Amino acid sequence: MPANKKPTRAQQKAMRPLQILEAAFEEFIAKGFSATRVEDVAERVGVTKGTIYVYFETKEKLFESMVEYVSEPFKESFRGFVTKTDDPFEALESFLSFLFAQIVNERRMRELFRLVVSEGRTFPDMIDRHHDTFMEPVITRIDQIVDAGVARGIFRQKSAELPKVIMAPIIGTVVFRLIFDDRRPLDSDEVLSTHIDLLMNGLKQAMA
Amino acid sequence: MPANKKPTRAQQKAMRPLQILEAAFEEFIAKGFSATRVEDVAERVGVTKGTIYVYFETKEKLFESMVEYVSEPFKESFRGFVTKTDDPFEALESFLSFLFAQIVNERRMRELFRLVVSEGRTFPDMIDRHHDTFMEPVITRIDQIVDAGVARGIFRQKSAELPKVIMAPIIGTVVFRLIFDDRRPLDSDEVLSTHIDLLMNGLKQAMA
Amino acid sequence: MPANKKPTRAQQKAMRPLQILEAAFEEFIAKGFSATRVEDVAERVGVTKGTIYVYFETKEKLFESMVEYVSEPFKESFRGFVTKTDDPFEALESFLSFLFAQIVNERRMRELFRLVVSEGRTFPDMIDRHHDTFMEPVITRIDQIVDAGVARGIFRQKSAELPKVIMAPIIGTVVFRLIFDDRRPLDSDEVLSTHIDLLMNGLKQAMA
Amino acid sequence: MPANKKPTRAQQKAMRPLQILEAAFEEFIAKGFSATRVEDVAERVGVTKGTIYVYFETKEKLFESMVEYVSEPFKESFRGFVTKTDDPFEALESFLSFLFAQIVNERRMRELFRLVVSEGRTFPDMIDRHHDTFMEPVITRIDQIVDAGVARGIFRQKSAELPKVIMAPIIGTVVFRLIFDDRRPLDSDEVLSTHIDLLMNGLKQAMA
DNA sequence: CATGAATGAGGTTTCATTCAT
DNA sequence: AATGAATGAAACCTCATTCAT
Repeated sequence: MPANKKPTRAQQKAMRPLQILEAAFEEFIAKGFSATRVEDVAERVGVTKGTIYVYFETKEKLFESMVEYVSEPFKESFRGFVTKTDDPFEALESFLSFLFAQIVNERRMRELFRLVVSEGRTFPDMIDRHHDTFMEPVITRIDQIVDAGVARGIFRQKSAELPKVIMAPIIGTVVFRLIFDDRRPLDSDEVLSTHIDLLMNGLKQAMA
Repeated sequence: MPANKKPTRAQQKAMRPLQILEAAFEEFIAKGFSATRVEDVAERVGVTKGTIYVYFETKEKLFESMVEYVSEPFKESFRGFVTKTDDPFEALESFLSFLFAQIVNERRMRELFRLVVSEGRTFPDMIDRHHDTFMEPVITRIDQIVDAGVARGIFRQKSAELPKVIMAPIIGTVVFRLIFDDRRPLDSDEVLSTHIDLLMNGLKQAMA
Repeated sequence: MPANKKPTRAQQKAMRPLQILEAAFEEFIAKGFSATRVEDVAERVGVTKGTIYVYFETKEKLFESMVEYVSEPFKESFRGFVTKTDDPFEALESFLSFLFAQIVNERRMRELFRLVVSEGRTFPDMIDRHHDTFMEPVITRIDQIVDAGVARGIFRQKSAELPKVIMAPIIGTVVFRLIFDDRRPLDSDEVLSTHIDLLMNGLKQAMA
Repeated sequence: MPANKKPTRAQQKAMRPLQILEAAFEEFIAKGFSATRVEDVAERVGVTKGTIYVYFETKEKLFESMVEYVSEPFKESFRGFVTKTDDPFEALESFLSFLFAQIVNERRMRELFRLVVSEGRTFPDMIDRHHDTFMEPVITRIDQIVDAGVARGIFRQKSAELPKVIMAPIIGTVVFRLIFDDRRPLDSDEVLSTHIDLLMNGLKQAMA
C-alpha cells in the first residue's frame, strides 16, 4: 500500500482552501495583515497569486476566514470539556489545566491572540467574535465554578472581578510567550502549578 | 504675567519633533506600522510629508524614536520608585499598585504593549529593549521582594516562576483592556485589590 | 402536435453557438468590448467560461462573429427589398420607410451602430465590412432613386452629397435614440414622416 | 526676447492638469475608457503613472474631467452665438452653419460624440450633462427659429419632431465622419449647403 | 525650515486563456 | 462537449522617499 504520490484533482481541490488558510496563518502572524503580501501566501502554498483569489475574494476575507479557521479547534474542545468533579478546587484546577493546555501551550492560540491584539482595531468583528466565543464563555465558566465554591462555603465571598483575575495570568502568560519566549523561555507547567497553588491557597484562606 | 498665547518661532521649532512623535504614536497604535502612512502623521501635526523627513530619516526611524519617546516616562518613574517599608506584604502591595497605576491605567503604556506584541517580530530591537528596560527590572524587583519575604519566613518557599505569575495578571489586564475595554470595561481598581488580596492570602498561607 | 417541451440534446448542441452569440451581443453592447468579461457572456448563457472557448477561439473572434451574426438579418432583408413602383417619390418614400423600420426601429441595428462607433478603431475590419455591406449599398440605392428622379425631370439636379444628406437623418435618429431615448423618447414615425415630407418638398421644389 | 526654454515650476504646475487632460482626450478617444491605460496617458504627457494620480483621484474622475474640459469650448461659443437677422431663413442658415463649424468640423466635438455613444452607458451623468448643455439648448434654438418662421407665415405648420429632423443630419454627419471619414471622406461644406438648400425648399414649400 | 510635485517600486485585484478531467 | 482550477500578464492605485524651490 504505497503512499499516494499525486492526489487526484478532486482531492487537490478539497485541500486547496485548507492549504491556503494554513499558509495565510503563518504569513499573517509573521508580518501582520498589512505587511503580508498575498503573493507570500501563494508562494508558501506553491501556487500563484491568482489562485488565492479563486478561493478568497479579497485579502480581508482571507484574513477573516483564517481567523475563523484557527479559532475552530479551541471552540470544539471547549464544547467537549466537561468537569467530572463536584469539588470546586478540583473543578478549578481541571479547568485551568485545560486552558493552559489549549491556550498557553497551543502555538495557534497564542498567535491568534497576537492577531486579536494587533489587528483588532482594523477588524472589529474579530474582536466581537473573539469575545463572544472565547472570552465570555471562559469567564462565565470560571464564574460558575467560583460561585459553586462560594455557595458551598469553600471559597470566600468573591469579588466582582475575580473571574478576570483568575483568567488574567493565562492571557499574561500567552502574551509573555508571544513577546519574550524566544529569548526568555518560560516553564509553562511551572507557571500553571504556581498559579493554581496560589489560587487554592488564596481562595481557601478566607475560610480560616 | 501674560498668558503665552503664541509660542515664538524658536519654541515652535523646538516642539516640532515632539509634536511629530505624539502624532506618530496615535497613528501607529491606531493602524499599526505598515498601514500607517507618513502623510497621516504629517496631517495630524498640520504639516506636510516633507517636514517629517526633515526630522526623521525614514518611517522606521520615526517608529523607533516614537517607541523610545513613549517608553521614557515609565522608565523615569520606575527609577524614582522606592519602597518605603520593610514589610514584604506592604512592599509587594506598594509595588503592584505602582505597576497598575503606571502600566494598566496609563493609556500610553497599554498601547505600547500593543505595539510590542504586533510589531515585535518586525522590530526585534524593540523587544530586546523592552525586555531589558521594562520586563527584566520589574521581574527582578518582584523577585527581590519575594526573596526578602521568604528569607524572613513570611512567604513560603517560592516557585521559580513565581515572579512571572505575580506579574502575569498585570500584562493580562493590560491586554484585556486593549482588546475588550471598549465594549466590556473592567474595574481596574477592583482587579488590583482582588489580585493583591488573593496574593496576600496565597503567599501567606504557607506559614499556616 | 405535442408541444416541444425540451429540445433534444442534439438540438441543444446546435443552439449553443447561437445562444452564445446572443449573450455576447447583450454583454458587448452594455459594456463595450474591453469591459465585457468572457465570464459574463458565459453566465448569461448558463455555462462556464471554458464552454465559450469550445466554440470561439478568442474574445476578439467572439466579438467579430457576433457582429456578423447581428448584421445578417438586415443584409437578408435588404437583399429582399424591391421597389414596386416607378415613381421616384414613392420609391424614395418606400425605401426610407424600409430603412426606418429596419434600422431606426430595430434595437439590434441601433446597437450595432453603437459598436461600430465605439469599437471601430479597434476593429477596422468591422468598419470596412459595415461600409461595404451596409452603408455603400444603401447610399447607392438612394443614389439610384435620385438619379432616376433627376433623369425623369422630377427631381432637381442633385448635389454630390445628396444621398448622404438623405441618409444622415437616419443615422442621426439612430444615434439620438442610442443616447437619449431613455430619457427623451422620440416619435420615430413622426420623424420619418417629417423627414419624408421635407424631402418631398425639398426635392420637388426645384422644379417649380 | 528669447523663448522661455524651461518653464518655472509654478508655470509647470499650472499646465500639468491641462496637459494631462489633453493627453487623456487623445487616449480615451483612441481606445475607449476601459482599454486606455493610465500609463498611456502619463507617457503621452512625459510623466509617470503616479503623477496622474497627483492631479486626478481615479481613472473615472480623469475621464469625467476630460469630458468637461473638451465640452467647454462649444458651450462657450454657443453662449456667444447671436442671430443678427430677423429673417427665419437666414437665421436657420446661420445657425446651421454655426453648428457645422462647431460640431461637424471640430474634431474635438466629433470625438466627444464618440465618447457619448460608447461610454454613455457607463457614465450616465455624461449623458445627462450632454443633453442639458448641448442637445436641449440646440434643439430649443432651432425650435425658436422655426416657430418664428411659422408665426410669420413663412414656414409651414411644423411637425412636433421637426427640430430633431433638422438636427439629425448634423449628428448623422458627425457619426459618418467618425466612422468612415478615413476611407470615405465627405465634403462637409457640400453636405451643409445641400442640407440647407433642401430645408429651405422643404420648409418654404408650405407657402405655395 | 518647509513644501509638495514627482517618482517608481510594489501591492491588490482582474481576467483571457489553457488544460486535465 | 463541458468544466473550472490554475496561470500570469497586466491594470489600477498607493506611498515612502527625494529634491527643487
